[in-house]
Amino acid sequence: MKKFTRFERKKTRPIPRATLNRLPFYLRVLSQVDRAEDFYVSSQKLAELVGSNSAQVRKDLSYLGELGVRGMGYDVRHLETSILRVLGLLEPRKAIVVGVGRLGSALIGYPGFVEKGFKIIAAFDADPKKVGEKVAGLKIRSIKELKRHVMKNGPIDIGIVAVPGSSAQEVAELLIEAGVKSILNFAPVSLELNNSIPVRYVDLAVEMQILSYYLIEKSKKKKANKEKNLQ
Amino acid sequence: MKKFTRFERKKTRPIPRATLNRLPFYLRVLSQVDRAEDFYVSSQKLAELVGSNSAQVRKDLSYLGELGVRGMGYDVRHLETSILRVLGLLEPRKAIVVGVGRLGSALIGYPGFVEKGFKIIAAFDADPKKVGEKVAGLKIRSIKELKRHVMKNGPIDIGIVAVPGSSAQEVAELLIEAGVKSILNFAPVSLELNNSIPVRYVDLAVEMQILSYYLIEKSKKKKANKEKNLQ
DNA sequence: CTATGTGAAGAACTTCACAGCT
DNA sequence: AGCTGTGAAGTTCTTCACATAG
Repeated sequence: MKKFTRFERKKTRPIPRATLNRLPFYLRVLSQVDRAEDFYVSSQKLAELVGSNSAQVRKDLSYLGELGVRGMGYDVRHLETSILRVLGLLEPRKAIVVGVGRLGSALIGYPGFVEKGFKIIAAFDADPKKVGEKVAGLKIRSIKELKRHVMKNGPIDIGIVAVPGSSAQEVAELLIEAGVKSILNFAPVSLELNNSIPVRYVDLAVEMQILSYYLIEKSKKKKANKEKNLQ
Repeated sequence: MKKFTRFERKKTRPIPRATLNRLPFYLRVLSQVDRAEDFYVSSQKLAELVGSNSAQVRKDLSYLGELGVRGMGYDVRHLETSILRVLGLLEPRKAIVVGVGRLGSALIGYPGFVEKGFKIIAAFDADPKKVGEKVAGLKIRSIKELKRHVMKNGPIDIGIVAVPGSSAQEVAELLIEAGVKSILNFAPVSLELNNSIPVRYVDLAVEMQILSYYLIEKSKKKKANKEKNLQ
């Protein structure tokens, strides 16, 4: 058993983008493994769970430092903490949601956010009918209050845009003006924002479109096989 | 000079994964451009809209065939149709949603799906209290009916899993058993399914976790700059 | 003997830069 | 002249394979 931490990083290699994109998935399977009685998990086992291969896992984790123990594997809790640390999630991150339609409501009540260390501390909507109501225990505020509320209630790490595409751009600009530190955009439009703060997109339809491609490929292959067999 | 056999034709080049992942974004900006009076759009303009560069755009689009016109650019409508064709979205795709919680409801009512050629034709839930109710005009059915309903109502292209993590695995197995052709999993767990059909994941928290990393990086840089200035 | 960490090889992807078409 | 299409160069990512540590 590992008693204490040595040098966690020999040299501060930057984390490659590809690795960064996979860290959340390691985190996910770790929480599935964590509950078991095992203290250690091998790169092989992790690879199976995320659908990858052990070399990839070891290479990825090596960017976080020398976390593994040869002959044994990775200490589950320690690995989890290390990933949370590089992702900046040891302390909960504060977020707000703008747009309390169906999607916004789902995001406000989404249990996965809390589990993963995010706290949605306020919700805003432009519709006066919604203002004052509660969603999942959170009061909906007027978007006119947004700037004042954000400035008063301390720095907001993530502003979640869940409004229709037509108003996403102005909402994003408002968030930046209010000093929100990054934006997660669920509206299906590209924002033009001069890279002043990090912005990422989630488009619920994108993965469906990609699935559709694989369905096409599959049916093509089937057809090709049929023709081959007929020859 | 390249010697190539007739079987190495340009048209038959497989589409690289990286390109495939970007096609939905081109589609997105095209629908933003489409409404304008322009018939042609340059790779340069597309690059600006998706946040890329013109060489990348041209390379990507070249996998779909020689769509551009030198000196002019790409015919917007034609390009749109070509991308839809390779993605298999010229005909609408049929999907069902399993799990009509907040997230499931949001997905059923999500306007982006219809816009992009997806049709959600049925919704299922295990909760008897929900069965029979309507969400966004769609009747909620019992999950016990799922298999029969799917088999009767023709092939389903995509089964959307929007249940809690604890029941995602069994729902996914049920979908496969019913003959659904691919799965989109919103539950934050890895599914173990032997790759019998295409499966993709959307985890609403993943992008937030990645944003969190960039916030850390940013604050590190700021700190480093400060120290540098103090020296 | 088991499983990590990592150079090195290999594959995939991006960018360059220019020929070629309109 | 303007803008695409694409080999070639450059970069990043993945996989291999083995020395190394427990």
